[in-house]
Amino acid sequence: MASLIVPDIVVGRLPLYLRALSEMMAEGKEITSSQELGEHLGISSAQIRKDLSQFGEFGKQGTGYNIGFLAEQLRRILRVEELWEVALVGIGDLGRAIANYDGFVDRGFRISAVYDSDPAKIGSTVGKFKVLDYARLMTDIRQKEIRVAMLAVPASAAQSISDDLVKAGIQAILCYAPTSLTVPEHVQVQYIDPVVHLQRMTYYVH
Amino acid sequence: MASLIVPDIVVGRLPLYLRALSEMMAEGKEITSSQELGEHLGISSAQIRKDLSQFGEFGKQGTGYNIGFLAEQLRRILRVEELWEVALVGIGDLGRAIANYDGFVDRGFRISAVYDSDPAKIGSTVGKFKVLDYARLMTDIRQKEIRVAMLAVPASAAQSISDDLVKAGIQAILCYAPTSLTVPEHVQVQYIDPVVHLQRMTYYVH
DNA sequence: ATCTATTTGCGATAATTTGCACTTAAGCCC
DNA sequence: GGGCTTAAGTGCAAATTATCGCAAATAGAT
Repeated sequence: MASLIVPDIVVGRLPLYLRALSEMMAEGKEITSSQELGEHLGISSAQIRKDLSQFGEFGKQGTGYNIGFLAEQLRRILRVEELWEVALVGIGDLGRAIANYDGFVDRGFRISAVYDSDPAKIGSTVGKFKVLDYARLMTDIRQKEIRVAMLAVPASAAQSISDDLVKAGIQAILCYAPTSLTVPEHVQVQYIDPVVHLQRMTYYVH
Repeated sequence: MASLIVPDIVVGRLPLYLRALSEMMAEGKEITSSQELGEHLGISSAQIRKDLSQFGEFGKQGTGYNIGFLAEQLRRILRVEELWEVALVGIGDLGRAIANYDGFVDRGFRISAVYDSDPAKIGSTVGKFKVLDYARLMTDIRQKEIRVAMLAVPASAAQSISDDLVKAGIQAILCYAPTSLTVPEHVQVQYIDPVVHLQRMTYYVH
């Protein structure tokens, strides 16, 4: 089991496994198989078994996987057993939608504060948050030791804010701005750009 | 050039190239190199050259790539020279943010109509759209020959709506619901689930 | 006109990732 | 208990993907 380094592509699939397992659990199922999980996700059963074998042995031959147990193991591996406090920067329409989204907590994340630099927005209320002045962001991150941030700002502002976040010690950034960020190697970045996905699909649509 | 089949992973990078080129163009640059583009995106120059070589020869040795020309070629390859009409289903906070986002048109997509099944929302106005009854969705898609849809609905509703979309002839679905859809092989699906990205990052954050 | 700097495109090679197929273990039925 | 069925875990082969390194082309300098 547990080789020294796990390929990133494998790590990237674990959240999908966890999500599918949570759905199954919500349906009251207790046991599943790599086959069933694979069909649900459009992934081969062999790949799922191989992926999981990187971390240990979680199944029972002839039976399959206990859904609750495997989900628990994946949460441990992905380190989402405890809540991560997340800073949200940018309160436009998108930031507002993110702030109001109630699907984070169940899956390991809690928005701890929201920031904007627009004086018209600072102090206003968004969902259960009071919008804080961007000027406070860096000290807040340092003091509360926040390690994860979501960036819902215009592309033109993203790099400079990212630089601030990095300076303040952030370790992971989920960037909704349609641009690529330059960050030090030790900082994780992931992107969400709907147009990238759309363009990838239209290549295939006749 | 142009081998019969281009790996999906290559197609998936083209939108990133196009996005970076558009940024450069906005900065007034005219020429770039695979090296420069790669540094901007965190991708090796060799990979960019290899990817592009799948489709033709777009650069000039010793000089690099004309940004405008290459962007034009990528738009052609990705088939986003002309606008795609997109149906948006689900007008919660997220749907509202999507409906108000003004970044689609420049990159090849226009939201043509928004749908919801909640009587309290039908008829109301969201940005420049009037929310239409979900009951109209299938006939609208057929009549207007809409081929792309965005799904911003709860996970519990996503599969059933996806089935309707497929029945109506949709060919590409961008799913914001945190669930996996089952669709026929000829239908493209892409997913946006922020938590998947977050969980992928926390694996690495110490 | 020649020399030097670049930088592309691409065949060859290396690394990674996936899938196959087999062994082993577990549950179930009789 | 024995036989049958199911399904995990895994070594190995195959397929895919990324990188290397170089010939050829181009621009610019001298």
